[in-house]
Amino acid sequence: MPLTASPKSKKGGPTKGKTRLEPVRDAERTQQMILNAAEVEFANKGLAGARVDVIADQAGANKRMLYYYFGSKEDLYLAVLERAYIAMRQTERELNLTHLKPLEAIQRLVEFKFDYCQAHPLMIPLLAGENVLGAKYLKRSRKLRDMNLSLVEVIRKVLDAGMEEGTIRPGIDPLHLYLSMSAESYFYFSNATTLSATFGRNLLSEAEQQIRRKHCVDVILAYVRAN
Amino acid sequence: MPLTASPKSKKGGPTKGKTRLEPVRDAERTQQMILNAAEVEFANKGLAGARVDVIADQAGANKRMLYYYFGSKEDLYLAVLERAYIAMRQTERELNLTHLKPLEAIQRLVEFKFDYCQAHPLMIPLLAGENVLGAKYLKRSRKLRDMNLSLVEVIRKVLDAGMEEGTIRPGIDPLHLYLSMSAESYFYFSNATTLSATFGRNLLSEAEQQIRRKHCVDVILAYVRAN
Amino acid sequence: MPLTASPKSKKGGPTKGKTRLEPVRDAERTQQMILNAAEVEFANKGLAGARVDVIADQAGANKRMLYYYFGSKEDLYLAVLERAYIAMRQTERELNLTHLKPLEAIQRLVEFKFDYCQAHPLMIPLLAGENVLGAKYLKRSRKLRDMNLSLVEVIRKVLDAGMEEGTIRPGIDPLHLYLSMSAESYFYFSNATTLSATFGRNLLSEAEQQIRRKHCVDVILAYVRAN
Amino acid sequence: MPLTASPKSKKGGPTKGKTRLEPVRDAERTQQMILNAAEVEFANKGLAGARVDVIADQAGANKRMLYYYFGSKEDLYLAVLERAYIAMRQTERELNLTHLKPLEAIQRLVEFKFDYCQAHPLMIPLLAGENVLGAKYLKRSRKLRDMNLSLVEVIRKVLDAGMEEGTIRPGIDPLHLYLSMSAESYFYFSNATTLSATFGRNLLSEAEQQIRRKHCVDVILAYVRAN
DNA sequence: GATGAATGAGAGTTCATTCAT
DNA sequence: GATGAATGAACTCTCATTCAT
Repeated sequence: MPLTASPKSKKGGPTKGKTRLEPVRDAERTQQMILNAAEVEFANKGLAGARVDVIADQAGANKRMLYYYFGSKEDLYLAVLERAYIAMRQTERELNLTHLKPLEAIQRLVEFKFDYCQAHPLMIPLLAGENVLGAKYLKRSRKLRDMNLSLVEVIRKVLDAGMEEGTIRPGIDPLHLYLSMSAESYFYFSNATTLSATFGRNLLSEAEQQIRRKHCVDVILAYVRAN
Repeated sequence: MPLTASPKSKKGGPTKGKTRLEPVRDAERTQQMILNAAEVEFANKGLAGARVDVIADQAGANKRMLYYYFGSKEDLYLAVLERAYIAMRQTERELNLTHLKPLEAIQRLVEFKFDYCQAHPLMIPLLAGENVLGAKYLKRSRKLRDMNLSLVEVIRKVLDAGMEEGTIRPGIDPLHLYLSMSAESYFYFSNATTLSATFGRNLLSEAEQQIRRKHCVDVILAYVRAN
Repeated sequence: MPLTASPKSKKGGPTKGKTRLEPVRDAERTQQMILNAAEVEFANKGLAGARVDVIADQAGANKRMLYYYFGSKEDLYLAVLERAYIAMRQTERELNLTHLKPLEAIQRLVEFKFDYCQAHPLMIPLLAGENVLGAKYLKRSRKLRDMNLSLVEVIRKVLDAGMEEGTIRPGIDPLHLYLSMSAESYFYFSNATTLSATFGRNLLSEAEQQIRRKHCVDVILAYVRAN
Repeated sequence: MPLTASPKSKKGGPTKGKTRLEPVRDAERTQQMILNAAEVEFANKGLAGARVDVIADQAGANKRMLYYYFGSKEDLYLAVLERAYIAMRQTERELNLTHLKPLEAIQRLVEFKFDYCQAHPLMIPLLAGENVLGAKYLKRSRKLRDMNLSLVEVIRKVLDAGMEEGTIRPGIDPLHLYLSMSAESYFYFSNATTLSATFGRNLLSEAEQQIRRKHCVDVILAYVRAN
């Protein structure tokens, strides 16, 4: 049976005299709902394991809409990937590191990496899945190809400033430093389940997360600090 | 890793000069062939994306044999996972770190982690896939539950010895050190494809790998070293 | 039993003169078609021997639809079983025995049993198959568990009335009488093929059926009649 | 692994001085074991539902042996069917009815039918399955085609004798009487599971069986008795 | 914009049967 | 006579996708 109207659409808009608060058909909102549901599904099951039906259901949408807006499962997957990357880059761009003291900037960046992983738990399985597939879809993306990663340049400037003032030792490759900063947080979150199983101990408890966050900072600072 | 021929084919008799792949009728060898093929397929496609037919073909075996020996696709996946873990643990156990000087032991361990990732390129996507699934299969494994990870204990002893002789600073958590040592190598290999795409630069070239290996050692040593 | 067209197709509109079998897009009707085809297939081959493809083909439907509507082969089998049982119970309920004279009521019931077997030739192999499986699926059915068999109660009343008026002898167990009434017809139809083979004679000819029908009545009446 | 010795091989023959009591390889015995296992499996699952592996396992034999001795699953099924029929006919032939008084002979026969069903619980599902298949295999059997059913002739003689002495009423068709005698017992056993489920009551309890046995006799005697 | 019905290709799995020893 | 390994065909079931409304 066709459901006659969705009871809770988000945007109130112009309140028509109807009992229903808003119009049922909202293209933008439907697309967001689908993307959200798809992100969860792809993150948890991977591209191949994800089910189009599940996504549609979870989105409270019809399967047909999914194809209408995104073309195919793979295209939807790519859209999810792009959205996640764009959001991350955007957040990175908003980081204002250059006005901090060099060591503080480094610490800030490490903490940012950690906090972002923590705040966006779907990002990691999403990336992991894409890596298993050899970045096949990422490479295909126009949007992402043009989105340069400026963070390494920022790091280079920070390192230079630190060397200038003598707080940061010379000879550090900013790219590999960036990788290490990412690695310390990412690996912890990405492999938490197998590691927890291996050690028979929940590594994702609140307390453990605090410990890990500090540890990440310590490792990186020990590496960059002069002396 | 895929062995080209079973070292203990039952009929030793007259060694035929045949290349391979006539129907073998050697249970042990057939199972190994299937495991090898499955490892490649699962690593590259994930559990859901892997195709049973492909595995059978690549193994030079009949699809039926796969079920004959392993029961189901999922069971085969678990068998692959178990074999990989067991092999890794076994290699770790053969590391003889305690007779080295503490800092050398740490360095040795970091290098070992890196080299193992490098030498077993299927291990990483395999683990990544299992992590995406929340270690679902790993948890289910009897074999792996009982296989304790003693490496952390070894690290603890090394750290203690280093503190004793004054070369290693106090206050280091051996577990988190282990995670960092793993992270520095693992992340590099696990995310190489997306990172390469992002930076528009092949991070897995021979030269880059040498650089990264040294970097990993530097980061960890900087963290543990006294002063 | 297989209805050639659904009586309540949704689009009543302009009655097209089409014969049948263009893709119908009528959920109710498709389900009925599948049930009808499945009934034939299950009755003739048993649950294990039945082929899902055959059912779909015969239903003029896609194999996928079968799973879409019924979930699995076993669930479809159960649905067929339930429908057959419900139809039978419904027909029984419409029998109006209590207003007949007791002996006539008995006769009427025996004839009904016979006629029902005759009119629903798929019912018997269906039941036979389910009995071979130990009523496994019947027991599992919610719908059937709650459907009480009131016929035995009706028989009890009829017997009481007959005893009252002296036409029926006392001491008759209504349940076992019901079983005997069923047995006389059911066995004849259920075992007709092996018996025909054994006796080298077609027991299902028109003439034989008339003879048997009368015989069933005679046996039961002889048993219940007073004197 | 080859079983080293069967503890109870039928043909003990000349006891050889060996420690093993008898030879391991016993064609006759293996065949019987296979037939026994097959009977159980076919009776419980039907021809299509039966599994060749299960039969071989239960027989303590190798699957290959099954094909060696019986050719195919279908041939094995037929062999089982033939053995069961032959045994039944043989037992019937050993019934010595003609020296009994007519009514006693009838009673004896009804009881025999009941007791045979009770004593050979596999017979009924076996027959039921074959009936579902339209006696396909039975018809194909050479052995059974030539095995005439003489029981009806015996019944005719008994009826004649009874009419002669006035204890049995005239006009009874011996074939249909035979069918009724069979029906009363067979239906009870064949449909016990669905009936028990329907009535929510175990119809196969020891007590119920006794009641039913007497009931069967009563029904048939009421039908044949003069007056 | 939205929906339920429908589909074809192909996935995992099972099975009776045969081969090599 | 007996066995474990191997096979191909076929089966049930799934999935992304499209059609008709």
